[in-house]
Amino acid sequence: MKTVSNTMSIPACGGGAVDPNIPCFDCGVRARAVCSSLSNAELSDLSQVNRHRKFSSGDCVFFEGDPADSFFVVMGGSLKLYKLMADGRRQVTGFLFRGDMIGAAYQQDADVTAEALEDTRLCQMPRERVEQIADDSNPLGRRLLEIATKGVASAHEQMLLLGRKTAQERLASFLIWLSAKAEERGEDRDRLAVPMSRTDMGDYLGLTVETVSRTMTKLKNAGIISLEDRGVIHVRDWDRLEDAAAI
Amino acid sequence: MKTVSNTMSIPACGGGAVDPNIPCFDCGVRARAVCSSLSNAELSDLSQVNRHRKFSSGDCVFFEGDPADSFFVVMGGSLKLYKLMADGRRQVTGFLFRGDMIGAAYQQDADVTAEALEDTRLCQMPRERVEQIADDSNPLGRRLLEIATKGVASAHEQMLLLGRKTAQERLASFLIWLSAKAEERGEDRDRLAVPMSRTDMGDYLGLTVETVSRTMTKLKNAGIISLEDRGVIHVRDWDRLEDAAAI
DNA sequence: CGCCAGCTTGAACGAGGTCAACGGGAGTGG
DNA sequence: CCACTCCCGTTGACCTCGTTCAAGCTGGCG
Repeated sequence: MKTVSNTMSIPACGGGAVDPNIPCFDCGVRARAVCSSLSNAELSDLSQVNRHRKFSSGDCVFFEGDPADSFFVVMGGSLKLYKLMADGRRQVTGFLFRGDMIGAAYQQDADVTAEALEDTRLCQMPRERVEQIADDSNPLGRRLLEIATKGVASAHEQMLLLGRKTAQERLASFLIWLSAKAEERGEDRDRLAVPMSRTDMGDYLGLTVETVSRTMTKLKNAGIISLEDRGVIHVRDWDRLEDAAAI
Repeated sequence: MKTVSNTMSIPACGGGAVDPNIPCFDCGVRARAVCSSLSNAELSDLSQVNRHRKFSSGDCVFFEGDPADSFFVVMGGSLKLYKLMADGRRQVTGFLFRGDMIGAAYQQDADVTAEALEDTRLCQMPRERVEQIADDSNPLGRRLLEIATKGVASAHEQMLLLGRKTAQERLASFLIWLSAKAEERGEDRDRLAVPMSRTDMGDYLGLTVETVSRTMTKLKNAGIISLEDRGVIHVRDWDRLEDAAAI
């Protein structure tokens, strides 16, 4: 986990170089992101104050406890969100991909740390400005509420996984979730891009690295998945993967 | 878990007798609940369409998968929310008390089952009407977003508990959370009202009844808590309880 | 009084954790 | 170009915490 010095005016965010500002209208993730619910006027308003930033693997976008001054939209790459205990135990609370949003409305301080898993581009917006627009325009407020609602529901799903599922069920559920996210972005769900390490998976699934590795091997030996290139998991038998997840 | 027949016009909710409608202005939980962010006009508007309903221990307010047509505010009593797996494994995702809200905006179907832990009074509002008011009035929309945001953050906290904490840390964290909730409602935090069973606690904490019981006994033998009346836990040593929670 | 549900306690077991070793690929420096 | 290191993933052996199975205990209720 590298920390990078702050080079720009938007406060409380480590690292990330500032790119020349690109108007939002051309934005590749606009259709998938929160921004889809903004009018052209609001969009051009926001494009006056947003910033594009780049992060490398291991860079932290912000830390748990930092003042939550910004919203971010992932334009490319991926992030993990996590909480740490005093003795170093870690819980990854989520992974984010292209089109996903980070940052919660009306939250004083960040409740998690956000760290890049690979080269990642983010679109940063001042929280205050976004909230102003949400106040003035129903669609954005609705959209934020919708996203938060989905966040709660998927957190409940994750609680079920952490509280009641076996190691194999956890890993299988995770792979299914990952593939659904990939499909959302229009990517291949069979040859699954896996930007996170085994340790990250373990910290997400409430397991150790060793257990993740062993369980992965079991799924591989059962012919359900195969591990070819590094960072890619090939799903070979969806039916049995779903059985293994105990859906 | 008893199911009760539907006796009223608001659809998709089992059980609960309808009380004569009481105007919201006199409502005892108004100040603590979402409704605090409503103008008088909106409040009187809402009081035309809301319903007060009573549930007994074990009654289900709604089931996972039911269409989510209503918001509820807890006027008295308490509820548990949970998800079930096909084979009966259960994960309790939350407990709700006086002043708390159930029901998410812009959610098609309920993602959890809600069941009363004791005699419980709820104020039921049509989701559509609440969303209309939220669209027209910033304060309510903001408030809903704020509540959803808090829900996400506390879900993250619970993920850390489920994924990384020991049995003792889980139970101690739970008691501290429970006491904070009691304090919020102006109740005694030392003599803690505990309306849920050991099984419910286990299903919330990702443990079995037996482990909850054993861990409770350990805390008791250590002099950190004492168990007097049924349904009441007396916290005797806050410092050591916090140590046990590994905050 | 007897029944039943919820709580506790004991004993044995096992899923996953811990500790340790090893292998391979990427990056680095000579 | 090779040697070296470091990190990541894998595998094995052992152990532990919490589960499972089983038995009693208690209090509320018909």
